[in-house]
Amino acid sequence: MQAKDESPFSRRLKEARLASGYSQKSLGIAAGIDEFAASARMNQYERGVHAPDFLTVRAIARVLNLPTAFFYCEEEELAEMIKVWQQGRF
Amino acid sequence: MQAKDESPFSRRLKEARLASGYSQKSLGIAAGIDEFAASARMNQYERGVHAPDFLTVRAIARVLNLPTAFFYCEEEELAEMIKVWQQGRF
DNA sequence: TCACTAAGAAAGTCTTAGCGA
DNA sequence: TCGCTAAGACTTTCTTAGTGA
Repeated sequence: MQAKDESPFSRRLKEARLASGYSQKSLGIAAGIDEFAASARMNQYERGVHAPDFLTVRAIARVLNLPTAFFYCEEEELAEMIKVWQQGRF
Repeated sequence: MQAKDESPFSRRLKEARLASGYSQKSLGIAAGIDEFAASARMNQYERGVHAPDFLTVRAIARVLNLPTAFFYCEEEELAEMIKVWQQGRF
């Protein structure tokens, strides 16, 4: 199956993962995905081959300390604003 | 099938739809869904029975003049900020 | 170890055809 | 017309088992 990439999710995931230093597999495991499936699933997400359900997005978002909304943000300016908003919380 | 409602999507959709004055069916049609399927699908989305793919979310978001990120926002404060940000655009 | 992929198994959504208010 | 639903058809994701760098 080839990438559809209709959504900002894959691009936002890659951006946030690279900033965090996680590998695809280790991020998946940290988000609670089975260790034998983590590499394939995270790669499929990051390449836009498949889209995860919301519970998975939430788990990834929590590991990366970002709001779930960030991953569905089409506008760069808004994405930046969401990141800044998150950094001002605790 | 019963509601899972793991995501903020259904709640955000209902909030935005009611504010707009659309019925479930008419919003679906305005977003490009087939007229015979629009009522069932929009109701399933709004009740959290099923989750739409991103292209459908984007189409709904455009009809309601909201960023796609709004529909995946868990935090009330951030949701409000996103609405305000959208209103300040054109 | 890393990113990545094919393909069958599994789980999801969509359409149709209705319901009662 | 409105919100809503069951269930089979259909389409998607997930798991497994690998590849090459």
